[in-house]
Amino acid sequence: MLSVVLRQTWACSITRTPPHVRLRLGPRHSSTSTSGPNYDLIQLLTRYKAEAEASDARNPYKVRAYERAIKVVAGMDEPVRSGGQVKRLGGVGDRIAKRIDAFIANVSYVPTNTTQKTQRSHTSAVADNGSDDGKDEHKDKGACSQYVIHALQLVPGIGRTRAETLYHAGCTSLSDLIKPEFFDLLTPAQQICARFAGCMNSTVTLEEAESVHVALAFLSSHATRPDTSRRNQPSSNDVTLLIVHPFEPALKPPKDSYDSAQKPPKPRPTQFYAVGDTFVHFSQNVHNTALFLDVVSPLESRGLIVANISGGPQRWRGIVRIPECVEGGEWEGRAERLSQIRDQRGDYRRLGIFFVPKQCQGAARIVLTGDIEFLRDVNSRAHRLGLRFDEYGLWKWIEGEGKWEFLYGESEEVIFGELGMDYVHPARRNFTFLSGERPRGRPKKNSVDDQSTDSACNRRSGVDLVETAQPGRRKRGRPRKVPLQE
DNA sequence: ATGACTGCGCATCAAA
DNA sequence: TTTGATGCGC
DNA sequence: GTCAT
Repeated sequence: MLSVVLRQTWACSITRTPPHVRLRLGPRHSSTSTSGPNYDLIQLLTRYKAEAEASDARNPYKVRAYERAIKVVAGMDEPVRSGGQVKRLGGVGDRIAKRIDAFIANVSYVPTNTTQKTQRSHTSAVADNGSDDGKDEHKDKGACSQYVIHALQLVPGIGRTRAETLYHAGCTSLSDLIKPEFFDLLTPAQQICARFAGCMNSTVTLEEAESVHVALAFLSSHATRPDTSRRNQPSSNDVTLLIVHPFEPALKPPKDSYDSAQKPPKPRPTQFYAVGDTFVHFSQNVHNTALFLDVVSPLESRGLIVANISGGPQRWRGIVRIPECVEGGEWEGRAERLSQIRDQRGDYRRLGIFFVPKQCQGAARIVLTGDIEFLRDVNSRAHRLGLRFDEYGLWKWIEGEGKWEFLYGESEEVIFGELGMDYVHPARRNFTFLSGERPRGRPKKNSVDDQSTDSACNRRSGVDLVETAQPGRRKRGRPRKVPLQE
C-alpha cells in the first residue's frame, strides 16, 4: 500500500502542493472490507490520526491515542457495533467512542464541546489555511507558545528541546532564527538548516525525493544510478540518496573476532562507512574526496546542492533545492535554478548522500533500507552460519589466521541467498504501521526489482565552496571528571 | 479540573 | 581515536 | 486523546 501512495504522488506534478493535501488517504467509504471486519472504521480513524498529525499545535499524545484506538479496533475479529463496545476494551475514551458511534450511524461527527469550553486552541495562523473554523482567538498564551514551538521544530535538526529553549530566549518565528542572538544558540548543522528554514517548512514527499533522484540521474552522467533510499518514509525530513562508485577501496573488516558462543553483535548503523573515516562538520580537508569532487561539487554548480552540512569520503549531508518543472513539463534549466537559489526561492531540503563502492552496494542497500529489527535478523542469520554481515557485505571468519575475510556484498539477492533467505522487497524491510497491520514474522517473498548498475567515470570540476558555519558553542559531550571551578 | 503520558536508535559533540 | 552524554526524531 | 489523581 505504501507503493500505491508512491505512485500517486509521482503522478502529480512537481510543483508544490499545500502540505495538508499531500499524503492523505483518499476517502474510501465503500463497505467492501479489504482486510478485516472493520476496515472502513480503521480507515476513518487513520484519517483522524493524520489530521491530528497535520494539525498545528500538534499534540503527540493525541496522535498516539488514535494509534491505540486503531490497534484496538484492528484486533477485533467482529464488526464493531458501538463506540461503547470498543471503549470497554480500554485505551479508547469518550471522544473516540462518540466518533465511532457517529460513524456507525453514518452521520458526520461534529466535535461536541461537552467537556471543554475552551475547546481547540487551534491557531491556524499560517500556511495551513485550509480549514478555517471561523474561530481564531490566538490570544491564548499557551496556544501561542505551542504554535511557535511547533513551528520552530519544522527545521530539520531542531526538536522539542531546542525549540523550547529558543522560545524561552525570545524567539518567536522561523525568521527570528537568523538573528544573531538565536542563531548562536544553534549547532553548526542547525545553523545551516536555519538559513533555509523559511523554505523547508514541510516534510519531504516522495515526489520530491524522486525529483531529486531524477535530476541527479539526468544531470550527472558520471555517478551511476542514484537510488533514493527506498525506506524513505513519507514523513521523513531528509532525502537520502545512494550513489554507487567504481572505486575499490580497502574494506575494513569487523573489529572483534568471531565467537559462536556469543550473541551476534547488534547492528551499529551509526558506523556506516565511518570507521576511521570521520564524518565531520565541513571545515576540514573533506574537499578532496571523490564524493565531493565528482558528485557534490558538480551538483552544486548545477544549482541542485546549495549548502554543506557535513561530509566525509563516503557520506555527505547538506541542503538541496528541489528541482521544479516549468510549464510544459520541462525541467528548469541550470541558469534558472541558480537564479532561484540566489533569490532563495523554491523548496529546500536536507539531503544525505551515501557514496558506496560497487562491490558493496547490495549490502549498503540492505543496511540503508532495513529497519533495526530486520537487520538484527540478518545479523543473527549470518552469525549462525559463521559469517558476519555489515554495510560492506558478508565476511567469513578465518580460524587459522584469526581474521575476517571479505566474501561478497554486491547483490542483495545473492546476500539474502547466502543467508538462506528469500529476497525481501525493500518495502517489507521496515515496518509500516498502516491500518494496524503488524509485521508478523518475516516479510514474504516478493517479486524481484532489479537494480542493475554500471560503472562510473571520473571527472573533476573546480568549483569552490564557500561554506562554513561557525560555532554555536554549548556544553556537550562527556562531562569533566573534575568539575571546573567557576 | 488538571497533569502525565514510553522509550530508544541515532547523530553529534567534546572530554578523556 | 575512543567514549559518554545529550538531544533530536520517530 | 486517555487515564489517574
